[in-house]
Amino acid sequence: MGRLNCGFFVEPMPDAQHPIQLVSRLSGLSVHVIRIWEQRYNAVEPRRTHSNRRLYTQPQIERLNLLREVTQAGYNISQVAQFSEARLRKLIDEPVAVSNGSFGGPSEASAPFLDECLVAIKALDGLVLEDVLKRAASALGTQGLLQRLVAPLSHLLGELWRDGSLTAAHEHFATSVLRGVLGNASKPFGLPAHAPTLVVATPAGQLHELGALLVSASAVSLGWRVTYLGTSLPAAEIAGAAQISKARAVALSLVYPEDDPNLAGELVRLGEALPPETALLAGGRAMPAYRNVLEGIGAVPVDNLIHLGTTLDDLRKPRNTGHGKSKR
Amino acid sequence: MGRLNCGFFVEPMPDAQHPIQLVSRLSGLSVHVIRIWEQRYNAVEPRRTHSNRRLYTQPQIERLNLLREVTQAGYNISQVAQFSEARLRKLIDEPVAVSNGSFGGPSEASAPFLDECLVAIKALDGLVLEDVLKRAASALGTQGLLQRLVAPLSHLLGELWRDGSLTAAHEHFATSVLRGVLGNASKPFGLPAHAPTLVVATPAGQLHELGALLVSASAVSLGWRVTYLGTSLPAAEIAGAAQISKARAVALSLVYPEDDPNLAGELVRLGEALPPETALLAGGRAMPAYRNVLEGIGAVPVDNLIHLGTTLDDLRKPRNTGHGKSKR
DNA sequence: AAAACCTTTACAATATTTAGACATGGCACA
DNA sequence: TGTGCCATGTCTAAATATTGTAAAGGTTTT
Repeated sequence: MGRLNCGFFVEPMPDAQHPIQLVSRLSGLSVHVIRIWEQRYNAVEPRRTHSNRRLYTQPQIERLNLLREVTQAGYNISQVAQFSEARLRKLIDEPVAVSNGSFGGPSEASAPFLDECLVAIKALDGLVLEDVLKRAASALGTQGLLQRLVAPLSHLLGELWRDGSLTAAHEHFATSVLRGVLGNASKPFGLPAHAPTLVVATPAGQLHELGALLVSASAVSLGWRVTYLGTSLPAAEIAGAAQISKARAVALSLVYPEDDPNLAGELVRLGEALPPETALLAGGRAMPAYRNVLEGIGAVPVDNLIHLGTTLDDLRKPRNTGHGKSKR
Repeated sequence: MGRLNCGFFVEPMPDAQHPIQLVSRLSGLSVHVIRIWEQRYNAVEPRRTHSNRRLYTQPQIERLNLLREVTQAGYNISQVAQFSEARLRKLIDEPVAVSNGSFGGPSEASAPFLDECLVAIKALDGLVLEDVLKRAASALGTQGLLQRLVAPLSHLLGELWRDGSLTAAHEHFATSVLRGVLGNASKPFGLPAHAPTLVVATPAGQLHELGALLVSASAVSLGWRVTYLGTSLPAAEIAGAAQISKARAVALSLVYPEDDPNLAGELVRLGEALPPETALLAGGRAMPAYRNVLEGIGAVPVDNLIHLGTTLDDLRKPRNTGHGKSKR
């Protein structure tokens, strides 16, 4: 980087300062919102140029990102605008410092449930694993269980599997137990009579099931009927199932591998085979790798479980009952 | 503020406060219900903002979760609304007095159930399928359900799939629903403390899961701990899992294909890798095709579910003494 | 000159609260 | 069997709060 001639400040890498429009793209917030959050709540106060233009630093952009996630998760911007970064992060992936049992000391451990699960999985102990999950379910609620325990656990298992700490047997075992627990945890009484149907599957070549299970459980607890098809199904099969079950939407989970040349073709075929009134959602760790394809076929990329929830809520309204919020 | 000697922790940050809509998502209760429970029964009384909006703390959310579970379990909200958290937890953990008519009549007709199942599977209707299976379970009892409905159904599905009447999607769908029902149906009681462990899996290349599910459910209802590993696992993985879980036996389900040249090798490797005191059982439609190999490695061919039951009973008694019996 | 930016003000959409009406199902009692 | 009552959840309506978006009018940058 030859700025030798200039010679002024030797600041190693003077944080680049970004104008507001770039920040808008990077944070996913509109310019309006960034300014109004500053004006109303002093959420982020950037440096200014001599001519009074805003210049944001990288940490400030990250803060805006955090704020976007937190508000998307349902918190009020007015409440959280002044929180520290650490506190914001805590709200998102809350380490679940549950007051379980609530005796003794203020159990502070970062993620007790997660650790217990890992231990049980390593020992292939189904009874213990089930017990932990049930306790967690009653402490966290269905959505909490999914978002704060199962989703992180799923990521963790993926990593441990990739680096060899866990074998495929562990992964299969955990999948199987989770399948059982999630199948129950989220099944309340009767669905509303006209609940829309969601088909959940994994396209051909995608063998990991946990993501699909998460989607399925989440959708059920949001009041959808779910037709669960499991892993590695060809596009034609998925489309056929969607038609038979008159699904309002199809959700795919893409986890591994991230560079399957056949998958793009499968996705395109699926996009063509689905009736136009059926929405197509796709999420999972590998989803970003296929974002172009997904946009090309009019599919909705889903970034996380919270996003999934809002997307499903949106899909539920346009049709049928004017008031679409009936939970339970 | 020396907090060193005092020891009472200075709360570093006040508990984050959650607005009602977020609480609704986390608890699975509608906002209406949350409010009305407060108004009528003072179930949970949250703090308010200056503008009178409700703000819930994490413990309050957990309390709502408990209340939801308890009411879903059949208690009246008016009765339990004021209970302490500990008392609510007690209600949940208590057995629900299962009115299990497990003495299923001797010979209920199971053919109608079979037809109903097929119709539901063709329509991909999970609710109906579950309903049929539950009715069948209470009419036939657990073992009857397995031997007289699920096993024939499994065969039938295989045939219909081979001749093209059903697609892979149907098969996956049926597997998934059956998995859920079988997972529940067969584990009402706590296991005896020293129940032996059975590892259930399908060797690499064998993708059909229903047989393994049958074995698993059957074993559980016979009082075994089951470590269920699912489909298509390499021999080394299965052996490793058997060792970790100290299994007394390993059960394999072989269904399709019947002429996999690699499978014989897999079986041999598995036979070698298993510790000698661990028995190896194999059954399923394709089992006869590999009978030679199985005998060569000292595995026990299992012809049907009844045979499986007697075999397991035999294995459970000889408490791992001497090795006169080791079939390998 | 066009585009991007700034501030202030206004407006629209969504959420939340309260109070009360309404629907349903169970149950006692005639 | 029907009738009334209670418990419970759902829904509406009107007032207020919150929050995103837009318009207007000016300045700076390209």
